[in-house]
Amino acid sequence: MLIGELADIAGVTCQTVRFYERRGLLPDAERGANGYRVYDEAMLARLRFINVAQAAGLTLSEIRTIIALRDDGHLPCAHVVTLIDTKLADVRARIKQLAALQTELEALRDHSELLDPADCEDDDICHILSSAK
Amino acid sequence: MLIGELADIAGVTCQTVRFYERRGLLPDAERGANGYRVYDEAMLARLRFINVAQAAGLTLSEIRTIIALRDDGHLPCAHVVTLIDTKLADVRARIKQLAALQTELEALRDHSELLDPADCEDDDICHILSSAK
DNA sequence: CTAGACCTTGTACCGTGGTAGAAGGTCAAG
DNA sequence: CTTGACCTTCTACCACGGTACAAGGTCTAG
Repeated sequence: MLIGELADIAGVTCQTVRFYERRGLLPDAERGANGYRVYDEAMLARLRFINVAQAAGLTLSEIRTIIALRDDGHLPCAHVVTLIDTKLADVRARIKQLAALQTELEALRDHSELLDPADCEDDDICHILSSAK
Repeated sequence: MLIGELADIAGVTCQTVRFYERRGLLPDAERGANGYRVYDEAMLARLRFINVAQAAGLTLSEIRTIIALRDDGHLPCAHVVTLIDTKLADVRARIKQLAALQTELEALRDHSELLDPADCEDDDICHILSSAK
């Protein structure tokens, strides 16, 4: 299987496949006599794994650490659980931040209805936001 | 007031002030006879405005559009309300995405406790994540 | 033989919000 | 006169996940 076919099946572009190779997410590909990269099913499985792991919010470098363990002959399970727990904590913290921001934005918008644009002064740039100190 | 003093009071670095100037958030500064940037209170107010607007989740380019209106002699209020509403919609959408991700990560973690690392096969890289198709 | 569809490498670019460093000018105190 | 703290410009770099060329090689069908 050449790179174009692999990329098509996996739903990414050729450049992305080469990019993953450079980033160490895929091993240096086998080459045909003409220098073309040649892939097998295992690489397709790996690309799919990358997709799934990305969907779980893992970054490419985190995914790389999982794959590296596997390639070193270790079971990545414990490490994956750690990554998931860390990511979960990140997501929860981020949600909290965003919830606070949401509250503040709602307050700003509600407050803005009480303000008269005529009172908006030059130095403040805009009194709607300036009121949010 | 020179750039260092301005930056100190506003709680940013000199580089950041110059960066804002390049980005059009601050007007090209007045210069003293020696070529040094010289600032007045209005620029301090503007820097504070940028901080507040950033805290409200606005990007620097969004903030620039507000300031540009002001500098063109318009009242930015209506535009600011639009920006706030748009940002609010963004934040809500992002929270929804993250909540879904949180649910999925929790499911993965809970499911992982039922899996035996011994069953983790090579092609899957890791069965914990592979189970999340 | 040539056109078109593949493949190769290398390099540079996108947005986001800065940060770091080099090489030099200015100014006040000792 | 020199030291140190300022200031100037310019350039390049960080993570993030790619994307977009350019210039060239290869392969297959007509």
